[in-house]
Amino acid sequence: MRRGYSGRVTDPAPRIPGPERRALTIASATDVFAARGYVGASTDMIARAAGISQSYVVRMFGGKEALFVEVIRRSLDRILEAFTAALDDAPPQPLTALGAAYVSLAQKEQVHLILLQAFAASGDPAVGPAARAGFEELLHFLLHTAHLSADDAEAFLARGMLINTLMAIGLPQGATGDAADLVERVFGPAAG
Amino acid sequence: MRRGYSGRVTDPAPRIPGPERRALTIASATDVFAARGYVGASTDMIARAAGISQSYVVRMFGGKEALFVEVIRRSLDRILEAFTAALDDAPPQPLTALGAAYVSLAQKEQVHLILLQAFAASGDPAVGPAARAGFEELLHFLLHTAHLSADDAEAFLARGMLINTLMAIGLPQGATGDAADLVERVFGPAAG
DNA sequence: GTCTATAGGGCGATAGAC
DNA sequence: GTCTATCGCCCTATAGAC
Repeated sequence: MRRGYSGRVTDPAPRIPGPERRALTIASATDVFAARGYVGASTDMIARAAGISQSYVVRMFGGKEALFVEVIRRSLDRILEAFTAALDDAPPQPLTALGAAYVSLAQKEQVHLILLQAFAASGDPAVGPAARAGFEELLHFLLHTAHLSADDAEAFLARGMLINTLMAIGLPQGATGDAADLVERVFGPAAG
Repeated sequence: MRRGYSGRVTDPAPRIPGPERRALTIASATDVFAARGYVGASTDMIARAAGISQSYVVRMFGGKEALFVEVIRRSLDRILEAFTAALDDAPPQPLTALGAAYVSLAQKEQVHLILLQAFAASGDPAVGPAARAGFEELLHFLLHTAHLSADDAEAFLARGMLINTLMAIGLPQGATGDAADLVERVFGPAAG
């Protein structure tokens, strides 16, 4: 008990429309999972970030596992949206346009880190299938929607995984020497 | 208590020379960390895999964090050894030789998974610096020992990160369609 | 829809014996 | 060197009130 009487003093959580609260919680979860990984993130950290109770997080999504799968799903959707928009804008050089789109996602989203954490947590019985399906969905898009050659698709994915890694180890912040050169090559002169 | 008297029945752990036991424990830890990740692996799982007690694992290395850093170090050494050998064998096409060496490491070692797990756990104050230093050491080797161009080094690292990812999601086992084609392109016709 | 309380289990690390 | 025992913490999920 926190108070001497039973009256309501603070709002128990501002009444936010259901779907919006859900989206907000997924966004908070994305930040926490990106920073701490699937196992390292706790439902309590996510709850605090979202301003709700730990048990409510579990109730709303059915468990931590299901929540992470939703986070993966949303990150993948963000990527595919950005890719689709990039293809619409610059049809002649799809490879360049997609690469630029993936890099610029890093400025506002945590999608790279979520992908890496999903791959790292593939040993989990629910995360593994989601991670694998996500990867295959991306591959399918590159081959059959962006119409990349097998060569280009492979090189694009490889470069994407390098970007994920560089983001994870924080190389874009404070690298010097050879590492700084690599960061500039991958992220462009604006990075750092 | 497991027995009615205090006599010794089973060896409490076969007397193995110190350094050898240490190496054996690092090998067991490598398997467990590769499969479960840094946070997901417990010192007790590692202890069981090594046939010793949980507390002894902690004592021997000073803690789970220090043990993982040693595992990362050993994996990196394995990679650099393999790369050095590959360069000695085939000086004319270093890029091809190094690529083949990295792929064939997958048959006996867990180095790819350990690298990925180290990158994923970079938020940890001891793991992060080790992961970053390992990556930079690899980059330095490619540029200044293998004498790759900046372009080649970037493409090689990117391909390496793709290999790590494919291993993590288990794509080489049981892929079909586009995914199987990608696996064959990356790992060669012998994979699956 | 949302909370508090708590059950129930696992974890890393330490103490201390041999 | 190596073990057993155990402490204190944190974690997910559930129960139950409002």
